[in-house]
Amino acid sequence: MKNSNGMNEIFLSPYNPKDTEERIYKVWEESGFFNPDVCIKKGIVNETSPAFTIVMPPPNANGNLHAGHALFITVEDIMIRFKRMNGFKALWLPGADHAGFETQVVYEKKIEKEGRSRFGMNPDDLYKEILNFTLENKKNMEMQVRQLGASCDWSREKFTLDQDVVDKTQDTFIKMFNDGLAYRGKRAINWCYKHQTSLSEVETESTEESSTFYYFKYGPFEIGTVRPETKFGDKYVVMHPDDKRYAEYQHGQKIKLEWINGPIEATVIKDSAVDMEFGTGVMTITPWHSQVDFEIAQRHNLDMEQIIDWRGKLLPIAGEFTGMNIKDARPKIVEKLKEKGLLTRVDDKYKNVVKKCYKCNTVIEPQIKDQWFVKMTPLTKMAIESVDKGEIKFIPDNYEKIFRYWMNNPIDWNISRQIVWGISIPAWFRGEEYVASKEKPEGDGWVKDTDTFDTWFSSGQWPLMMTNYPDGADFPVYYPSDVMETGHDLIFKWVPRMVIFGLYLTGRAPFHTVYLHGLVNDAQGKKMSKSKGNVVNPLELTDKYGTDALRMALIVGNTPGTDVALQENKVKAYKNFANKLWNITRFILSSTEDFNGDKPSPLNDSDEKLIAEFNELIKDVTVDMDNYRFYLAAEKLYHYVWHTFADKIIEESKEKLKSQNKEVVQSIQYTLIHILETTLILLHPFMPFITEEIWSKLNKDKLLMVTKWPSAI
RNA sequence: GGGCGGUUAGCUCAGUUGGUAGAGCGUUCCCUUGACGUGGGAAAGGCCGUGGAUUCGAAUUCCUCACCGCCCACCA
Repeated sequence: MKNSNGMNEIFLSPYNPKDTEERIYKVWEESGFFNPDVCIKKGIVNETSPAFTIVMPPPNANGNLHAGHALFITVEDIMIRFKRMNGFKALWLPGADHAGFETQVVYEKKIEKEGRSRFGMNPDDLYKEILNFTLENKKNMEMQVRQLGASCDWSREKFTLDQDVVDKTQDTFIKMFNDGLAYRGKRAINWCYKHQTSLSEVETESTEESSTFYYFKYGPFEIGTVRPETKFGDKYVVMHPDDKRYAEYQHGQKIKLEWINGPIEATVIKDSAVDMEFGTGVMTITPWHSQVDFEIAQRHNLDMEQIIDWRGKLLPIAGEFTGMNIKDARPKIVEKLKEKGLLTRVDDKYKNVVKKCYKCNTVIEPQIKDQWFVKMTPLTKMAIESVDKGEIKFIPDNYEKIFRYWMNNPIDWNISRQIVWGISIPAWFRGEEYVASKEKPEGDGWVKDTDTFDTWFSSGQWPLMMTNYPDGADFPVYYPSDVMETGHDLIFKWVPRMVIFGLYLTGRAPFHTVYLHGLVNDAQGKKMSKSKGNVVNPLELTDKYGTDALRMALIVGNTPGTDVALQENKVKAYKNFANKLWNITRFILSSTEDFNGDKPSPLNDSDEKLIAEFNELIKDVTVDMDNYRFYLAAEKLYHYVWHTFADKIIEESKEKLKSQNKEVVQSIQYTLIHILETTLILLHPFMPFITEEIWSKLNKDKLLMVTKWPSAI
């Protein structure tokens, strides 16, 4: 701890993060220490040291980073830096997500503004355009991740459309097909008219709406519906087998009745899916456009007919209403039924749940379509067993319940998307035949599947891809990873799929700990949204106050799983803290210019006591870090540095430093330097830039980022 | 309809295993102290949502209710 060349001039002005951060990041990156292989080569860690791996949730390469990114980068960087300083082969694997449907939607909006449309475009051209757009954004995104101080290994970065990722994703699909886990089927799917693609359950949003509920006379029955426009093909009338009110009607019984476009013959179906309490206890079904009806129809092997086409217009079965869209047709159909005396009553205060496309809010139309599905039950069973065995822990632990709920109620997963931006599904069709294969099968007439995979199908395999499953050198060392740190909203979108694919392909869960952070809200705790105009750009804050300050503001007091309000005042407060640390250094450097660097033995009793108290802090903070309580560790460090180290120890040192007794002076000089240096180490995971910068002014031969974490003993 | 979370200082939030409460910002007063005014010192401000239970003792455990928020949901 030689300090012979006196105080550095740089400390004469306040800390300036802007001048520092870019320079420091460059030093780190050029050192190569983000890569554990380099750490091994340079003797920082041993080949045999334990690994600690985090797979970064790959940010979408279709825009700027938002506050949520800043939070996750901070949390993961804290974990990685802490482990790296504790002698682990710490590996943080960065990536970029092509984000299939999401990016396609962003791009479609962009070309819409230019007066173009993706429909009618050559798919290859569209793909190339989106690719260029994404690769441009990818660079921007990577730069922003650097700005936030992420010590991730860029040499191992992957893009979700890299050739090896595409190949392996397709291999997995083919394997699942051969194992009977992926199947082709005509099933009810969620159809978005605007985007002309099917969507999975997680890509739809259910909202409660007030609708008009119509009751119609249907032969001897009264039936109810909110969707009269689907009722043209209804020729089955369903009631509960135990409903005494309708005991006189037999299953299979035919009844002639007058309906929208004339007389029809309806068949009575008894099925316990009908709720006797609801409405009249009788309903007609439209299997092509309703999930429930579809299932009833399947059980009884009933006919199904499409009423509404893929653009939302009525098909010829609608007679005089053919070609009309749903909105226009509905009131006209009701009017006609009224004229025919079939409308019995109207309830306009009815509340029902409407499913919408989560991107464009278009009402989802259930349709029957040939798609690829993943059979979920065998997979979710493995996931539950894994959690039962304690192989996966959740932070906070109440998310285990949510995870289990999801796994216990699986719905077969539609993985086909009718969009170009994604990984192509390796399948071929010839009439009713189909084959899962990358190559065209033998024989003539085979047509390639034009659909792409749901993004979650490939990103679900991300921990495997990032560790180069199955035969890359990293795989045995860094798979399974350790912590999956992601937003709590991904507990059912992404986390279960990673678990499932990990277990399915390797028999091992891809991580042992799932750490979930909350949403970053605005200063009032309200959800950020473009329409509300309350979106905070994290990079503006780092510009203004420094990355370290933003990181502290995001961490202190932010418990896992809980949403955090991002207040500019708080960021400012931690900028002040950075400056405080800066000036502490300035004072200590100027007061120890004549210190020879040796530890006086023994130390002054009072200084010995200060160090003992400080050791307690080290212990506390280390325990908090080991238990993922970063919010507490950071606050304790803040409090100690400001209110103990600066306000008490340094204030009191001023007297001691004036002492004529050389031993007293040297003892406090040593103590001040010791506490300062160790504090820099402890603070480094939280405030990496300023701590590294100060460290570099203390004549250190090694970077702080690879300096050993202190032991309190 | 089901599930989860929250309810602590004016605001935004901490409080790890139960021992009568803390942070940041804000407010009031004082200090041109030679590290820092992006500072220092001091202060005001909380029956820790309601009602009950366990305990020597509960913000902290259990139950009830109320309110707020989020998520899920195939009652046509």
